Amino acid sequence: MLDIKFIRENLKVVKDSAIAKGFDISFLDDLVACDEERRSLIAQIDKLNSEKKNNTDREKGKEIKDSLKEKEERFREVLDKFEKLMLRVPNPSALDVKIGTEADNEIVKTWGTIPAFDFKIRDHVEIGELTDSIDIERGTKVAQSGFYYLKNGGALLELALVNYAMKKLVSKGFVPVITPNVAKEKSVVGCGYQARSDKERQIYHIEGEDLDLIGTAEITLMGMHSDEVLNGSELPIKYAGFSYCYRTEAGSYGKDVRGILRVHEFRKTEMVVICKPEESDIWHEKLREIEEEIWQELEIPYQVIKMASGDLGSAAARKYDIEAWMPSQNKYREVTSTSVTTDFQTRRLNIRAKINNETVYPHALNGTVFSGRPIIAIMENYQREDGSFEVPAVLRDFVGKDIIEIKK
RNA sequence: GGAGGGGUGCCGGAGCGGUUAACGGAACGGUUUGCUAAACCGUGGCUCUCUAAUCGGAGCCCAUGGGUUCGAAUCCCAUCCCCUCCGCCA
Repeated sequence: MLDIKFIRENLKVVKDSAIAKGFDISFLDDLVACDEERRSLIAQIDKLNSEKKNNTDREKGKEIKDSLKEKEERFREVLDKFEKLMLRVPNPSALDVKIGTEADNEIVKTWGTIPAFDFKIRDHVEIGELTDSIDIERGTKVAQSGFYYLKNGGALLELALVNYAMKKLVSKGFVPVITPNVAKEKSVVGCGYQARSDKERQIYHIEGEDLDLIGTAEITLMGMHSDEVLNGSELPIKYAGFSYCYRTEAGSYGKDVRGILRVHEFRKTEMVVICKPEESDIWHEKLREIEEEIWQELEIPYQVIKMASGDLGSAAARKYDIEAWMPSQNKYREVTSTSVTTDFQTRRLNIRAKINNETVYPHALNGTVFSGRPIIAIMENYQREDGSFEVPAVLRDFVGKDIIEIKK
């Protein structure tokens, strides 16, 4: 959410930046008109309240009450519309972000050497079957397409990744958090995710409850501090959250149907940072560096993508994705993402901070540490001729094995 | 599931029908000061308005939404949440 004063005074900027993100801006003029009526009604209601306060006459009092009721009813309607429109205004992209579409995304860094195999390589589905690490078929039988079992090496590997990631982040001063896997709509919308009323919603809703299954721990981690006033000395707040994540993947039917790249349920370790406004750009680079450090330690080739404006979504002002090398696809695929949302989410969630006696909206950032996808990259990049795969050196102590052998 | 108690500012906590958020603490700013500490002074949040900005002016906010009243934090109703005890389950 943006400051309405900023929108009012910089309408052209807001419009241009919304266009750059690929948003329809026809509602913005509506918003401005709505804001005008809202303010006019506030002035009228304030005046009536002032009269009410200073009045002791019975008849006059009743009269004031009637017109107050009328104005307040109208005000409620206008406010409701105003708030809905406000939630639709996207966060402008940062100044250093390229204006353009997905095609303008920029590779800002490439790291590692693409492995050369002297045998016919397998994809993670085959390796998962041969090592009895991933059972997609039974996941589908018991749950639905898009759910899967991790077994044996697969299960150990995932737990190892979580432990490794948590250990690293704790050493960097992050607070480890295991969050609920559901959240009320308030936190979901507060983070800029679609409301449940939207048809193409990306998240599952629990019927009969004000609860959604979260698509990322960002929702529960950010929601933790909604409606709070933080003390400036508490900042930056750094969380390493672990949660299950649920995504409907509506609108992506037919994409990545093979394997576990795109699934309805996975586990993710997510960083969230809430910091002073002037420090958010530095933190964004730090989060990217942490993500890179992990892929370097795993010794898996990757590239860093800086997203162009059109690929940012509503909340992000800047976003970097890390794409890891996936041998079976012969290309890099997204495995992490880090965004700075400036004060967009903190406004929506009403997270404030008192800094030098001034109440401000702090800035918020998020970044993936691990999700289910790294398992794919590890299996494929570390595969051996017989279908087994090596465990990356940094994970061996956590897994307790050097090699995940095939099941005979 | 049953019975009771309670939701007031950053925190604790008073007020229980008459315009005003008592009081205490924390934090921050200021004064004083070799330094630190102490002491003293100042500062609730939100919105609208004025302003280049500050200052100023006005209104709102006592869990949420209604109601009663000339007037509601205070009385009534509904809803949500928290706590204690009992029961049930583990």
